[in-house]
Amino acid sequence: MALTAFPISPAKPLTAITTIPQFPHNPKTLILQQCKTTRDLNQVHAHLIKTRLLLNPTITENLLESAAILLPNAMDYALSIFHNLDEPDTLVYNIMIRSLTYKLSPLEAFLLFKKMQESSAEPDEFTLSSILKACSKLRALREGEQIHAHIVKCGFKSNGFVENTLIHMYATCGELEVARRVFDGLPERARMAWNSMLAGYMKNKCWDEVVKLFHEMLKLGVGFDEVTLTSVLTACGRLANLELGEWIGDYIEANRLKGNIALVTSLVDMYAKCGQVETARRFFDRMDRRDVVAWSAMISGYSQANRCREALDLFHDMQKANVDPNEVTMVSVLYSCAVLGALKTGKWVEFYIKKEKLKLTVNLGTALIDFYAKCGCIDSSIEVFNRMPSTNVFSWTALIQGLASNGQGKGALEYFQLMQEKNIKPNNVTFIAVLSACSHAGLVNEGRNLFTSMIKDFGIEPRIEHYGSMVDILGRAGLIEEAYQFIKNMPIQPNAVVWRTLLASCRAHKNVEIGEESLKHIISLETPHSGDYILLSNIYASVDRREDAIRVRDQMREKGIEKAPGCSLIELDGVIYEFFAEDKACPHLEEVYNATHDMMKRIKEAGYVPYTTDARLDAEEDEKEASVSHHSEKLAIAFGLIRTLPGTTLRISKNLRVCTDCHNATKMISKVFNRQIVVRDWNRFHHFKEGSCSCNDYW
DNA sequence: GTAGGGTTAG
Repeated sequence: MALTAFPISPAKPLTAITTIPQFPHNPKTLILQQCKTTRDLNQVHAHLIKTRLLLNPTITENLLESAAILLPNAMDYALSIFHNLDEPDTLVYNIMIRSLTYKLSPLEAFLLFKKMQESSAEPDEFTLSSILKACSKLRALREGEQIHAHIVKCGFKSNGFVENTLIHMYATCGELEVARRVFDGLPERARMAWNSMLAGYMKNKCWDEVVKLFHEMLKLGVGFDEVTLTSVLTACGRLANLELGEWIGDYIEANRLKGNIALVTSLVDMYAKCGQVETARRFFDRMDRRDVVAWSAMISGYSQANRCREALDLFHDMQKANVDPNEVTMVSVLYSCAVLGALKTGKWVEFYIKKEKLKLTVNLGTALIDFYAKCGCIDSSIEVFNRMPSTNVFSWTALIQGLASNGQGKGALEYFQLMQEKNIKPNNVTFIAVLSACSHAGLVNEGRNLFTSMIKDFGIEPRIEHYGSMVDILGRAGLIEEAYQFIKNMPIQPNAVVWRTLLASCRAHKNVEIGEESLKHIISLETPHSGDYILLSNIYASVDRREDAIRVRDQMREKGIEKAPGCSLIELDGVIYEFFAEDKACPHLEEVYNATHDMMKRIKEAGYVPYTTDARLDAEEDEKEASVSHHSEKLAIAFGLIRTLPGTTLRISKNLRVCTDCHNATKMISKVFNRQIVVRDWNRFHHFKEGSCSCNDYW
């Protein structure tokens, strides 16, 4: 092996490292243990050249290994040593292929392997397992199969490591059955092989198979280790298999395995996904070290349990603990911001992503699109979408859904068209999004055509949600009778949601008969919501059947169903304020009610007339007026008006549908106070501006 | 000299 000197600065004095007397006798220990930086390595290298020790191939290999594998950022150095070797042997190739696979690029590793095949160096079992790993990373099934053939031909098959990487490669490339065949064909299945097979099922989300294989391990008595348990716990979480999960949890406690951070993280994740967030939190709190994955798991646990405020609180704790969030953490954080309508926090997240150069992965991009859409900033959603390096059906669906709920039905359909031109196949959720676009935009014929096309052209079996969307499209457009017949002719049993949709249309179009029937159906299917009775009561009120209206409300009370209190949120300066209707315990009580009073006075002067038909029926007219003027939405808007500078857009999210009076009032407020007001109700957005609303009074 | 495991979206 011929060697060329690596450029070093001649002016630099040699450090003590290179003058250690025993250096020639134990070069390996010296280099591996003492070189902490590229600079150290550089000096050892210089010394080796000077003393001609580098002529010893073992020493060169050790040097290479230090640069390529042990030091974090010395790949260039390793490459330059490598390129100066005349005839690298198998060992040298192995070092390079392995380090390229992990550190630089599996593709480079593969190209080097090709070069190796043209050389005299013979691949051994180390080479083959490394290159199979590279194939996994590249999802290069074809190449992996070729290596497999080579392995069989050369008889490396009985090597445990090679077998494992083979299973791993097939599983990663989605060829689970082949992976299983390799696994089943092993003469001796070591625990490592079982773990690889489990990992394969995990990668392909075959959670049932993970549990099945684990039971088989128990039955055959092959034993298991911490890696096995980590996989099985993850599967238990996805399957909500608390029984097995708890069994493993007990095992972990009994065997003092709590120092294993990955294992405990999967335990935390399992408890959270099985709905036991408190238990998850207890384990999380008791961890003696928490890395970014542990924090992310707990944050996502809260967000999936619909405890988004706690998710954001924990995110703040994470920052206080100086653990840097990654792309995955931010997905859960953004989801929580979306649910809460926490625009400021979410915007900060995007700023952080840019500043810290986090990768805009498909998941993260999709979470951002959804977050902005759910905060009513659909332009920002589009901007994020356009910046994403790669998109998939999830990102397109999020965008289409966002456009639909923000009143841009036509835009949603345009993106749906564009998506198909880009050869991204819509799935059943995409169709829920486009159908809802048609419904929000009042596009009846488009909706009918899409529904047919979904079945005929895309082979997607309509689910209850698709039928529900069709009922919504027809009902909102006033085609109540057609919607009713549509439900009657459904091939699957309609659920309460479908009837509730029809009931809401009956309210909008004052159809008493079908409204009554809809409520009957809802009652026969599930415990009705307070809103169901209120809709029917309001239908009666709207056609002057006051007695009936009161009767329905009494019925509701008799059954012990309370009216869900209206609740509105507004985020000001990163703080979320919560208001309830007739709230007597809200923050800044007097200030809020005074502001509301002034606000109502000013819009009345501008011509607003209270709409009290839907208000409490037993009340006198002036009481009704007072009652509607204290709806949570009005309190939140009034508070927003006095707490922000003129011209600032107000963003409100609320738990119920916007009522007719609040809708009228907010239109007027937007004009009188010259503000844009964005209201997110339980299923869509209202962008109020200059006295009108993006929904065109159609919601 | 080699591996396998934990968190994420519509």
